[in-house]
Amino acid sequence: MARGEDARTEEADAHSADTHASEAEAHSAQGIAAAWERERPGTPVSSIGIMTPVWQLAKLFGDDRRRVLARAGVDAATLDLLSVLRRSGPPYALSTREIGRRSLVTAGAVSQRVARAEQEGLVTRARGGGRPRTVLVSLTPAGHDLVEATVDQVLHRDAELLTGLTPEQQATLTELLQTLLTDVQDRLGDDWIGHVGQG
Amino acid sequence: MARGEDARTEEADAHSADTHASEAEAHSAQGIAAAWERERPGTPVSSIGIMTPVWQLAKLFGDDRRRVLARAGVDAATLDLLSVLRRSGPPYALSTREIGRRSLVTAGAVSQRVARAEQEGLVTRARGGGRPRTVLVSLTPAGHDLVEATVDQVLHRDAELLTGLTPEQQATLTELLQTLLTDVQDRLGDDWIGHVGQG
DNA sequence: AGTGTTACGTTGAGGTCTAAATATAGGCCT
DNA sequence: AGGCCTATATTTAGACCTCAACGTAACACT
Repeated sequence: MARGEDARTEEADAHSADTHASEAEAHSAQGIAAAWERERPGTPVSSIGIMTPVWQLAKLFGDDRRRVLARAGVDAATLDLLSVLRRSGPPYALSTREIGRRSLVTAGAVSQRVARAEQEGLVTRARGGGRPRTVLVSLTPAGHDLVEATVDQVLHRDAELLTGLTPEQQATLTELLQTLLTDVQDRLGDDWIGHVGQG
Repeated sequence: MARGEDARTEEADAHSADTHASEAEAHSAQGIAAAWERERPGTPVSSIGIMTPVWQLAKLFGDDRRRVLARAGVDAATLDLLSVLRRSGPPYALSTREIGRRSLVTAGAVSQRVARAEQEGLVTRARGGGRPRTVLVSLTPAGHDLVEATVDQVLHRDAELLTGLTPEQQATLTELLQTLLTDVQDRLGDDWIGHVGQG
């Protein structure tokens, strides 16, 4: 069994050395693409250079924002709801459906967000908007105040996270991302929200 | 009450016209920045052109991938786990901690992912790796097969979603995203996973 | 050799989301 | 005028994640 233990150590060293590539590159886009190529020659890796950083940036930004907001006693979902209403301007009221469209979440998620925010006194719900069964969600003074107290902080933090790029790089990146986003929205239907009412 | 009904219709029209901006721009980065500027002059909106598209792209890509994988009977989290193991090369085994580092999720999430995958017979767990209390997670033949059967499909779909950009644009975008990601990782500590063992 | 420290992994509580099923308000057509 | 139809909102079930607390194994130091 003493020899077995030695073997165990060797195994550990082997995976510690990552078998092939360096650990530092194992989670970078380049490292992932190289690993697929090595393990499965011919794997279509062309998208990885874009998809992986986009995913990882969204994750890092989202986690960071959650921690920043935790200190302010809000969660990102609630602030998103309040911000949409605040941005819409007086009288700070939108239908559930419209909120869903602007927040990029399903109608069910909006219902839950509104229910939570309503319970905290940040918004109110009222029947009677336009179409069939519209519900108008309105910002309360408390909700309005909460946005005012946190939005600058959040956006300033976001700007800080982008200072690694020069203004020129930021401008180029903004343009490319906007082009890609518009195309992807078209490609995915754009009326993606349609599946909500359709089931 | 008939007049009340008319008033209701006016209200609906008002919010349908978005009070100020066109509906089409209400959820674009430009529309959001313009709305903040209009509602709260001086709001630091410089980051929105990048943060919003990154977030929205990640959301659209993630939702699309979930639907593609649902047809194959897997979820994205499980496939992520299996892919990390598959890419690591023979003997297709890594410690829980290493998996967490490469997947960008907490150790708790890895534990849960592994438990689910183990229950489906896609991976196995075994004590005895290198350090203190290491657990080696290994790919089973079934897990290996599942990766082989789905990864090309997923990556091909990803590539398809990026065809709206020219190869040159894709190359520029890849470079900028990589630069930004590296910087953000440094800025956020990089040892972000440290909080897992630290509590 | 014994004890404290540190590194890992797992568990549990709480929160959020999607997708599907459910309920209902107006409109349309005959 | 009455019954089908469609657009909305809500509810429910199932998944997943983070954070914090916990249990435990190896190592170092005395």
